[in-house]
Amino acid sequence: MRALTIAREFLTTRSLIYAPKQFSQQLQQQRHQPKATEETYVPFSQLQQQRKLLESELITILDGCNDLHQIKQVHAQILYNGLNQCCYVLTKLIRMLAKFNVPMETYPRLVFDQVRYRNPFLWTALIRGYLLQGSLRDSIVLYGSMRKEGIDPVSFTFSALFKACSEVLDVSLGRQIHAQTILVGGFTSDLYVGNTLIDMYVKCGCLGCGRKVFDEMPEKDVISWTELIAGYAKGGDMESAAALFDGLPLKDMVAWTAMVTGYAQNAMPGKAIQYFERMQNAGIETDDVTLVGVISACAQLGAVKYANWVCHTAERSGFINNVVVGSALIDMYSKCGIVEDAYRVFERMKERNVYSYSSMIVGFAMHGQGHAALKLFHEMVETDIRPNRVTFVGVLTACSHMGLVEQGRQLFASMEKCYGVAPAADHYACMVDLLGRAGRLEESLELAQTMPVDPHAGVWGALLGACHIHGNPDIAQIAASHLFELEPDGIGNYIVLSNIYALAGRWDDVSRVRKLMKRKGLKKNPGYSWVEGKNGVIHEFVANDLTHSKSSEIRQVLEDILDRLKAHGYQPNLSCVPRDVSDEEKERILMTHSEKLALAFAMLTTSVGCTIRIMKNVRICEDCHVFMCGASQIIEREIVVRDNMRFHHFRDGKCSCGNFW
DNA sequence: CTAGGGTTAG
Repeated sequence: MRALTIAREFLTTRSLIYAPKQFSQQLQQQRHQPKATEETYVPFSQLQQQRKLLESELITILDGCNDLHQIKQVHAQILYNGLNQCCYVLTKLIRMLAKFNVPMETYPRLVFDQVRYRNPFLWTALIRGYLLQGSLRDSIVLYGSMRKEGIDPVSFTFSALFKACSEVLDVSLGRQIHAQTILVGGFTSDLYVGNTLIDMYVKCGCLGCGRKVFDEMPEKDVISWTELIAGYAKGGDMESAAALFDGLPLKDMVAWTAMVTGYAQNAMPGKAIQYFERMQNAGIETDDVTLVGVISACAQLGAVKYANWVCHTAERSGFINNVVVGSALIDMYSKCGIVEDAYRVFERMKERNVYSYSSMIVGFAMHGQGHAALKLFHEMVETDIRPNRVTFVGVLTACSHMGLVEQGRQLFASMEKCYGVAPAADHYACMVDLLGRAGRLEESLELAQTMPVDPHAGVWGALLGACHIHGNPDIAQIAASHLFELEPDGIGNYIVLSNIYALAGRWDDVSRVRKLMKRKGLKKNPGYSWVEGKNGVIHEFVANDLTHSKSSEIRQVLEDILDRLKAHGYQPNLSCVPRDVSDEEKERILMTHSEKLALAFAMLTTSVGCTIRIMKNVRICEDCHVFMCGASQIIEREIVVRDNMRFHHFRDGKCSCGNFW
């Protein structure tokens, strides 16, 4: 008891003596209340705490400012609260002013000059601001005056400068400061400085330099490792990333995630999922960022089983409410062929952004639901979310698939005028595609030849594809000649051109293209079809592949469907075989196309009534398209086929693509 | 103060 009383007395005395001026008024009031009880009395430690709270509150508000006006208001509050000498808050103020591109020489400089005792952080904020605004000389002069005033640079000075360099991607400037660091003495051995330095080199694409800093650092932490791992992953070098990861003594969640997303970004979805499972087995937690990596991997795999698994994981963890996770899920379900589930995710999202809308619009377009895509676009522009270039690629392809030429034209014209999105080559490709598919090949060609942006392979490819649909070998030749220049090794272009010639019966030209391919050493990549069998096992089929264990049953099923289809008036489309062989042989070849084998296999192995999903790596041929339409009616099942990147939903004898593909 | 994230075309 006695000890407690003494302690209380001590505290009371101290607080009266050491109270700062700003609070004298408050303390005066306390002095004139000699009978202050414990409830009305505010000790100094608490005042200090209040001040700290106020400071951090102001910093949070500053952080959330969206424009200069808001910042100015907070500045007024800072002055009102007597914090015009508080380096901590003013540092944040200057950083925000720099972020909103207020010229350093004006407002921020004024704030800085009014502070009497400036700490290195305040200096750094100003120097960094000048750097970000491209005034290298001013920032160096300032650095000099800072040293003259006897302020030693802290490690933060350098890490802030490196961060500024990585933000403006100026690696030569970064190198100069790196040299400075070494001159001043040993700051690169500081963990923070070293890490920011690595990050700068990595972000600027100088992986070698980053590695050198890493190797020379006397002390590294998991952040140093992860920066480099992510750098290798971004550069597409997963082998180096994996080698580094293996040597990492303490692997945390972020490091694991870097590997998962690295594999996902480099088109190795299987590896990504494998790492995710290893990560879970190691007892590492996962968060929203990890999930996004796995979801993107599942989208690439296109396997429904994995898609549902990862969606449940997201639901269980609660991260399903994260916008990025939601948008990734939309994309995944679209790419797995279940656009309904994609829309379900979209509907349930609490927050949406341009990615969510674009992914959903692209998803609808991919599945031939062009009207749904356009409707969603119109809903989107009613919100304050602005469409971007990807959104327009989505709506334009939607128009193209529905044959909505006029609507597409209007949207294209509105891009820049109403939404400030300048049409890029991609958008011209969409327009060339739109006109070409609609049969307006001359207009399409003219657009490709006169467009103000340099046409890329996508533009000529769209035209070539349109020539294939409408059988125009002359315009095809023009498109192909551009493509052969832009993509000399693009095997698909040679094949499409030769198919167009075959369709027109120009067999001499066909063999000319074939010889060209041979001379270039290009080989046709075979068309595959995949079906997810029981327990999520993926079965692969190639045309004319009779090695499958159920081959004879598959043939039996196909013959059965063929007979019933023929009874309904189906005729095999022999022009789909671009070879100069007999009609019987053509008919036989048609029946061994991989998607037909896959269909028969799926009928043998899946239960009646459930949707059959087939994934392909090349475009579905016209005969298979008609065949699938008929088959969906005869077997009374929905058949979903993904060719290259588009989905066909065959139901009751009709396809969702409306024969526009 | 430092590390890992999503949408696009033939």
